[in-house]
Amino acid sequence: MDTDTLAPDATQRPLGIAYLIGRLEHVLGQQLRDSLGQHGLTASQYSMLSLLQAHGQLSNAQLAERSLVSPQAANEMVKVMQGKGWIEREPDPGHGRIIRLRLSASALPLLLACDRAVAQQEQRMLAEVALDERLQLQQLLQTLLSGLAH
Amino acid sequence: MDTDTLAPDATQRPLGIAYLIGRLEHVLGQQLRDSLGQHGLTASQYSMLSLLQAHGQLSNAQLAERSLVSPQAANEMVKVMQGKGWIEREPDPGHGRIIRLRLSASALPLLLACDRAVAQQEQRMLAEVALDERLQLQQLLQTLLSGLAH
DNA sequence: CGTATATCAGGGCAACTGAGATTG
DNA sequence: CCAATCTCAGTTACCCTGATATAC
Repeated sequence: MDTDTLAPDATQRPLGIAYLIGRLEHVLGQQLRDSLGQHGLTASQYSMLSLLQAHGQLSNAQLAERSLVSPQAANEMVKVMQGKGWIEREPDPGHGRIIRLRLSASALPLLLACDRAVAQQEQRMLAEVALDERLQLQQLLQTLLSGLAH
Repeated sequence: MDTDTLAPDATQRPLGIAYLIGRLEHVLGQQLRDSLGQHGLTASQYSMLSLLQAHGQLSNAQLAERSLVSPQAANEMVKVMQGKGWIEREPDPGHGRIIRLRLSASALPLLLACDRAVAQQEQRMLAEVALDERLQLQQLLQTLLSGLAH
């Protein structure tokens, strides 16, 4: 009632969907950090390794763009993960400045184990959601994402 | 096809909903930081001020719990916002240790302006989503959130 | 004494911008 | 000269744990 009298125009106040997304990411991220932490990697590291697995080989600039972070931030993380032996770097044969990044052999089983852990978390989160609703949810989230790109 | 042959058991690999939530929060958060930054506050500050507005009066411990952060982190942010004149503190008359926090008069118009900015962002994100789907989405997100609490 | 609250001190992770070197 | 890439350096935002003092 208070909010109605103060803001008769509903578009003046957030609906709460942005808030829900933030809160959801916060709680999910916390639990994900716990799960992934048991395997020794952070959420950002898992995300980057997944990208490298999906694309096979990427330059640091490409990796940064797909990760939505600056090249410097990506470079920093890559350095750490190279030190852990998860990422291998070799100069691009066709370009003297580009360095190709790829998963190391030892990173693959680790990544698969993390996939299982994340999948479990996801299933737990979706336990009360029917299969057709999951598809609908996925579609809605993608719609929101593309809506933000405009 | 590749993922199917590599992982016949679908529960071994994430569906991508957790990923979508993370990516969505990332992009949304970035744009929100831009919008809110023009008014001089960070996303966390906006979140805290909104909580204070909604509840009228909170102790630092209560604020921390509702914000899902440690009391120390909350305290730190409150100090900054008090310095900016957005938050007022007065000792609880019924308890010598508790300090009551509330919005200052100057914070209210600022908060309302930010509400408008966030609402606009939200509307833009939801532009392609029908009204009944928005309600469904809201319900689904809340279901996910409660699923994570188990 | 035990619990809750506030707060000081120290630190970590992940991102940023700016600046510079090298390649094409 | 210009654009892209990689990388060094410094900074910021945000959060944590541990320790301490005080109030009930």
